Amino acid sequence: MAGTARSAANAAEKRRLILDAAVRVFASQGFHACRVSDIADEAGVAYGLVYHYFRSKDQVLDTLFLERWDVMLEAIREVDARDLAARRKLEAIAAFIVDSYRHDPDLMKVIIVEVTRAANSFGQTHIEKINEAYNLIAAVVAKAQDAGEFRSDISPQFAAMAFYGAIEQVLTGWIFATLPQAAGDYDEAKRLIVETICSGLDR
Amino acid sequence: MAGTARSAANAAEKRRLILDAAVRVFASQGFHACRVSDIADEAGVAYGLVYHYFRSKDQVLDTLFLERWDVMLEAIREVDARDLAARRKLEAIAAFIVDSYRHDPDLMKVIIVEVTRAANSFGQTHIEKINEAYNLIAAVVAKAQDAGEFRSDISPQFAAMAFYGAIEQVLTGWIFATLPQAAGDYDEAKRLIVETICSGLDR
Amino acid sequence: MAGTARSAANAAEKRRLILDAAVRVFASQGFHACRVSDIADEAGVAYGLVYHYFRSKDQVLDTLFLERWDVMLEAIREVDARDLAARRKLEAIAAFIVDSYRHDPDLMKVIIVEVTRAANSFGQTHIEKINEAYNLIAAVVAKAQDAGEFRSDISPQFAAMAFYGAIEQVLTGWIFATLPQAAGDYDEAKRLIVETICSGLDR
Amino acid sequence: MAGTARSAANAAEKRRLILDAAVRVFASQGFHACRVSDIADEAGVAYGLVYHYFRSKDQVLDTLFLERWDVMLEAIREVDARDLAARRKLEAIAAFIVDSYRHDPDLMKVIIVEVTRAANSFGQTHIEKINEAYNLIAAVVAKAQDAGEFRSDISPQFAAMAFYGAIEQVLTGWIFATLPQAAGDYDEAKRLIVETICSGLDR
DNA sequence: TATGAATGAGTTTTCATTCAT
DNA sequence: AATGAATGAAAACTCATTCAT
Repeated sequence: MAGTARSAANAAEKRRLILDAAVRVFASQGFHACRVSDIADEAGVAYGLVYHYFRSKDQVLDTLFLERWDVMLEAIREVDARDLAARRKLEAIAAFIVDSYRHDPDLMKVIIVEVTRAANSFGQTHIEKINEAYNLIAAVVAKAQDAGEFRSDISPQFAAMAFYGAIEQVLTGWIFATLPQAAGDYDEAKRLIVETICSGLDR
Repeated sequence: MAGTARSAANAAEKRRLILDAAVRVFASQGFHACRVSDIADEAGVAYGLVYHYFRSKDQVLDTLFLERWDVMLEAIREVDARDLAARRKLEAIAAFIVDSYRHDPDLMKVIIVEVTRAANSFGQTHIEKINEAYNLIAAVVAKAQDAGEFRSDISPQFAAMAFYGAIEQVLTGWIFATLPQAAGDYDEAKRLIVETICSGLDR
Repeated sequence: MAGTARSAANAAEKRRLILDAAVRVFASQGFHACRVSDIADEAGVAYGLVYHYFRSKDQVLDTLFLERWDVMLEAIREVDARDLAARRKLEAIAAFIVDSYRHDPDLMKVIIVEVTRAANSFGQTHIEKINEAYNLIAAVVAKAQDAGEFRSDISPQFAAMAFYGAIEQVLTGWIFATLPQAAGDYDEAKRLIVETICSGLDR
Repeated sequence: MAGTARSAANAAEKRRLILDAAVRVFASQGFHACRVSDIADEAGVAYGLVYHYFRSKDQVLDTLFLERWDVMLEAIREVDARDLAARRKLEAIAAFIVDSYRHDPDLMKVIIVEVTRAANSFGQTHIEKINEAYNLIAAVVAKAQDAGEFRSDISPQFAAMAFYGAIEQVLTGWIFATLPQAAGDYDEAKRLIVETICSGLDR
């Protein structure tokens, strides 16, 4: 039935409306500080509807994280599949993450600030998902080492942590307004992260 | 009076007892998930006593953070004051932070997971304090650039973020058991962090 | 129209489907503990449909109770109208109630546990209906006393309560698995209830 | 310390205050219909205090039931230990239960009306406790059968159910005002219950 | 008839904090 | 200094019920 199809469309839209509202609310108030009714108010729906679509407030955060994280994992896999120099791959990954932030800073803020903490409280559910990303990056490094592109005396796991840590810290700097965010700063950041990690600070 | 002195000593000990218990409880349950009475139970005192020594639950966390962070700031300042090559300074800073973790992993976990990454939830309370550390590191880099030790096309602020981000990510890896923590891994990490950031991954 | 007749038949069937599902759900979860959607799920319909046939969750229970209780009242009246010795009448009444349980234990469980014993929670809604049964039984006793079949120093009201109480307690014993429910136990129970109440335990 | 002893006394008193208030509230509104705040209001305390002394609303009901039921079990055991004819024992048991009702009708109402239903919802916790009572009564009957006081063709378990069912139904009659409750009615009831169950209705 | 999205009143429960002792 | 009884604000969550389709 058309009616049913239309309803299903509306239902999906409402769910999305709630998720998008949650991003804004989590970003501005923090996950713990906000109430479910704040999300509902922001979305313009009754708060009961949040529970119609999600089992709990936690699950709203989970959903946001998993949605975005899966997109990122896919992007990293896609980059790794391309026939590129390792350095170009790292550039593409850094670019993807920086662009994700540029495109939706609130969402990235929520994922970085709230999910790490939640990972601690809610058990290990997300940790494995997060590790997948590190492992994918580590695989890029490992292949580069085998190919002689990267030095072999730094473990791929470790290199992945340094690379990802540098990116995340830059985003954190933007989130807390510690680093400047002018027009060219995003592209500059992409370049500098890779330059630092690959070539080092030494002269 | 001796009696008073003894009481004062006991009072300071009780306060410390509560702070140490809080570290363990915050680390295992998370700040938000735990109750004040959990801290008191862990310390073996009545929960009313927590309020004798601290204004609020927040203030317990604040105290833990500030105590430790000030020690770290002092350590960085002290390192910077020494007559060392920039690379040695960064090594000393990395060593200090890694050793802090080795000495009291719970405390570092609390500081990273509950304060550093969550700073916006607490308003902007600690952001300036946190920035002080970045600025001190940036100053080390800036001087190294002036002295021709480090290349000048990467801003000191940015370099500081990459450096600190790499360290924090390694600690996070240990905290969530993503990275191995065997006997030699701590010293290895100190070396590799600086090696990666200063010399880069390139061959 | 045949279509209309068919629809009406379907409607009545759906209503019955819901009532039967409600019996199972009320029996296994209890009236308060279950949700309207549990009934709908059990019936295999959308929960909105429950509200098409019934004004409220309460009314579903009311309907179940009244349906069955009216059948019982009618049965008691019919027994009383027969030309039988009082003892035979009580036997027939006990048999009817025991057979009701044997035929649909869930329904009797719901009526006893959720309505008969809980009548005050529903205001005094069903108390008069319930009393009708006691009064009909009391009338049987009163007539037997007038006819010299039963002793006259026990009030008919009181005798009715003892008789009905014994039956209900036996059902309760079955409901909570306190009394055995093997093949012959139902017929044995019918006999023993009347034997106990009419002839007593004395030797 | 005297202060501590006094506090403990007050604490126990407050707990009792809450339990007594709960009896009145459960009796007048029913367990499900009342709110925890109704109990607290009735007791004149903040509702948080209810949770200071009890884990949940359920546990308040549990406590009331177990307190009273244990007293009854003890009373039955004590009666059974006496050197009395079986009929006298049953009289003493009936008298104890009727007097319990006379002394605190609200409490007995709660136990009879709410606990049976709760036994259904909350699991089997109370059922065993309730069965203990039946078993003690059955033991009285069994011994009487062995001694030749009671006929042996009615199982003790069954006799116990009839006896207890008759008593409970009389209380239910009082609770729902189906049976008269004038001055002499309580003592009359004690006598009639035993007379009916032991000697029967037959002339 | 039938569906299930949408609503929001209502309730339990938690827990930081206060304060009398 | 130390205790823990007492408070009540606050929030998550439930679920009966309505209603557009």
